[in-house]
Amino acid sequence: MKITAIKGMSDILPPESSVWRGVEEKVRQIFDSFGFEEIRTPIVEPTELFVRSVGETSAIVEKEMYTFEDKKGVSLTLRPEGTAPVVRAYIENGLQAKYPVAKLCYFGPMFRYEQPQKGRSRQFFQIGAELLGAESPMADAEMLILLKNIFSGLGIEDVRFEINSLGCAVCRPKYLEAIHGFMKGKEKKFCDDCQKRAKKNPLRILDCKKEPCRELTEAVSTISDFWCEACRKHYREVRGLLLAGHVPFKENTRIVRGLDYYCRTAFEVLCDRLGAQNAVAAGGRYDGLVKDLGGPDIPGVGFAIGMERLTLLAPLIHDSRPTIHEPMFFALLGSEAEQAALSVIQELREKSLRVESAYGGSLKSQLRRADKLKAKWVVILGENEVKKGVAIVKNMHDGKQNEILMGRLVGELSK
RNA sequence: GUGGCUAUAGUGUAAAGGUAGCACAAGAGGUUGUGGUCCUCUUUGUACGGGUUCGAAUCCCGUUAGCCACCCCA
Repeated sequence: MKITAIKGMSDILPPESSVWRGVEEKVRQIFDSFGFEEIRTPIVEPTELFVRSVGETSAIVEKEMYTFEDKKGVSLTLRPEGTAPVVRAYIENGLQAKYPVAKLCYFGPMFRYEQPQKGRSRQFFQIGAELLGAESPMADAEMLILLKNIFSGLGIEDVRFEINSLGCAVCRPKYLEAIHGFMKGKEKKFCDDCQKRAKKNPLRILDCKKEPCRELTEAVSTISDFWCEACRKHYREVRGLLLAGHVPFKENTRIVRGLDYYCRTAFEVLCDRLGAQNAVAAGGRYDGLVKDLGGPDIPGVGFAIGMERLTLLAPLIHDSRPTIHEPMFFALLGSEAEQAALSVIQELREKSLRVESAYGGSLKSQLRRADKLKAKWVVILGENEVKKGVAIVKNMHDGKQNEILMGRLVGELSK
């Protein structure tokens, strides 16, 4: 009985981990350019945090959370998303007093108990960004521009941006009422799922993929008919800024978010290469959330990118640190040679050079190893060399080799 | 949670109820201590548990996992 990873949670091994690192490095550079700083929050939070923010009737809270009791009987939950913990930390640490506008980003695992498939696992990684304290459409637009920079920075050109406005606490209720009114008397014509949605999350009906439901909802007035003047203006300005910022987008009045806290701007970044799970990033504005969680009345806007999906789209990105290429290799024969080499190896590594060696084996096998590691320089040290106080330095590209005094080795190799 | 497809060395693939094989990868060696090409050798496998059968990788059932779709979402 071997022990295996649990369903929906996978290991990220080399060389794939190199893609992850390359992607993360690139994204961090771009975050830097926008002034976002990293926040690291715990992976476990009180269950109530997600119930109150994501929403009791959301699919996440209803059936997807990893919830358990600790030894004192307190209900804890493995975070299913990143925004609520960041907002909790923002309030708890009084960041509104420290930053007029807080720009925070995070990288880390999220957990949802779902049926795994490609691009969807139970532990999955997200890269997220939250901008707190700005109500201006400029904030919404910058988040989308930031996303655009990330995708183009990674060489991903075949994504499309879709945006919508979900209205606010003033105008959205009126729209929900209109949907209910529209459905009245013809509930039976909708699919089972939509009949459930009518009660829990009416907006989702617009998102149904079944043809009969789509046809029925063609006749529903779109949310744009219900926007209040403030929402209308906000949305118009966001679109104007996106045009100015060269973010190509498509308006899609059927975009709905699965989390209750969103209002006004909602957006998704989609790609056809991902199959059914075609969203690689999504986000929106959440102006009431900070207040709902017990903080001051501060607006926010944010997004999350699915790391697994992102690496699926950018498989050619790799860790680009120069030191990992062309390592030096020390072929050591016998324990005396190992002892003699150690301080030289240490000095070279202190200069951030990559130094490899085998852990035993014949000279032949050690050189084979050096070749596989693509080492350019190999230092050969055996009994004869130790006695003479020299080392053989071999250039693997042209096969030439020279004897170098041990004392001059570091200088020669770090040239 | 629902439905469908799949499961053979590390990877990719053969074996149509009768000896589990091939390629690549990995490791050792090819006369004292010199890599790549080449040659030889070696390691590693029928996901797990039952059943049918003289005999199962192959047929059946269950479990697990992966994939595809629904649901949902990143």
